[in-house]
Amino acid sequence: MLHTTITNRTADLCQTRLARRRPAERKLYAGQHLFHQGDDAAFIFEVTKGTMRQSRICETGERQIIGFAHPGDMIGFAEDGAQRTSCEAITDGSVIAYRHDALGIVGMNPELHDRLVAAALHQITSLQEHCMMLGRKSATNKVAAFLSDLAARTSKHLNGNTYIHVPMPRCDIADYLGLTTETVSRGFTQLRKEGVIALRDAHHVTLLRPDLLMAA
Amino acid sequence: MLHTTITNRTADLCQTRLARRRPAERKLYAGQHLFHQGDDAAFIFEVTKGTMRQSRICETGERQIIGFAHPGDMIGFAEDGAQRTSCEAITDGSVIAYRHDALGIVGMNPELHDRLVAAALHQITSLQEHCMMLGRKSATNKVAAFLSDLAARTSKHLNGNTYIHVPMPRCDIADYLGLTTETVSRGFTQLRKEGVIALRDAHHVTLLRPDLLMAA
DNA sequence: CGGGACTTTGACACCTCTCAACTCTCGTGG
DNA sequence: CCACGAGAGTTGAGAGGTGTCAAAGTCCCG
Repeated sequence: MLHTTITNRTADLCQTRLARRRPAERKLYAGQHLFHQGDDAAFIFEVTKGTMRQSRICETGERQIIGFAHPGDMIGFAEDGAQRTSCEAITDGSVIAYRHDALGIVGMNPELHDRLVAAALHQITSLQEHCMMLGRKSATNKVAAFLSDLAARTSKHLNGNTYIHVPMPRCDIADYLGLTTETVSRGFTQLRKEGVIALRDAHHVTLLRPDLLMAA
Repeated sequence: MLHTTITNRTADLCQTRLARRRPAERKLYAGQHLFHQGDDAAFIFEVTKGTMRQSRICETGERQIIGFAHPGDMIGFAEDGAQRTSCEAITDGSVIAYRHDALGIVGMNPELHDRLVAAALHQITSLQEHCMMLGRKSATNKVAAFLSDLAARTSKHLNGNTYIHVPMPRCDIADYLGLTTETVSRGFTQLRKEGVIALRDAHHVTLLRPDLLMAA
């Protein structure tokens, strides 16, 4: 199994960190797993580069993407020491591993403890917002909300225009929004026809009317 | 505004608690608010009796119920000291208030700190499961999953049968599952016609085929 | 240049929402 | 004691949105 390989590798890195007294970065290549559903949850990871996807597979085989993680985000909060989700790199990237039990111990590193607690609370808030979106929005509005979030996190501004890089494939967006690939694609097309966005290709969006995007 | 009234009342109770060195219970009547979206988040509440609903209203007025809280559950985890959800009692009940900042301080009460951290992690897990359900299940399966969860939390067993009390109205279930009242009602009806459940009235369900309920 | 994965588009079916009518329960007042 | 109205729940008919299936188009990489 890949599980042990990964867990051991992160464990090694973390020991290095403790020895050096500074956090060690671990590099991830696109498509590589950070952890799997069911793994021991020894670490919480801070994303420093790239985009990760956190997903759950249910008994019937359906996948739901719980969230995308960008630089600055923390992933891997787990109950009872077992990961309930899988996490993979969408693009090349890197993470820093922190011991999961730092959540329970303030003494060693109070600043880290505070950051982890704040990140856990933030995760609760964003999951609540995700629930709101899954339950109460139309397909096009979901796509708009997704782009809006992405723009807030990772957009680039160039002579008045906002450019969004969409690193994940349509099927990931679909599993994130509770839709099908086709419906996501139709959502992009509709936003384009309405003049809200322009598409250079499937992964490069120009935001023409941010106001209309937010309104949806 | 009702906000200040409530916040002050819980604050009073909490001071009492600190004075006495034991947690004070606060009683809530059906329909009463525990906190509102936007309130200062000074406390985390442990439900000791009754059922609470935690909900969010978005700009367009739609309501999404984030979760129902039963005795033993903790509610009120908030980022940046502001509640992002409202919480109301569905039935008469009671709660214990803990200072929200106990999450950041181990020294005072390590056992409480551990319980709050564990509850926050548990909330993350259940929100993830909620997302999974909202995004990837049919209407009838959502109703079945809802009843299954409720049975696991609050069912009573009597001479071989499982009885579920459903305290909340259909519209609450609808806003929890991302459906309409009518569709929830049709879900109950279908489960009844399939012989999975029997309905004494809208709020009292007998579980005839737990196996079929889990399968959905 | 060619193959494969990903994306888009179209046609159609089906599920859920919307709107409406009806039932049931419960509390109120004549 | 019964009539009445309000609120919640159920049921039905029809419309609309999203999923399914199929095919064509696009991009990437060997």
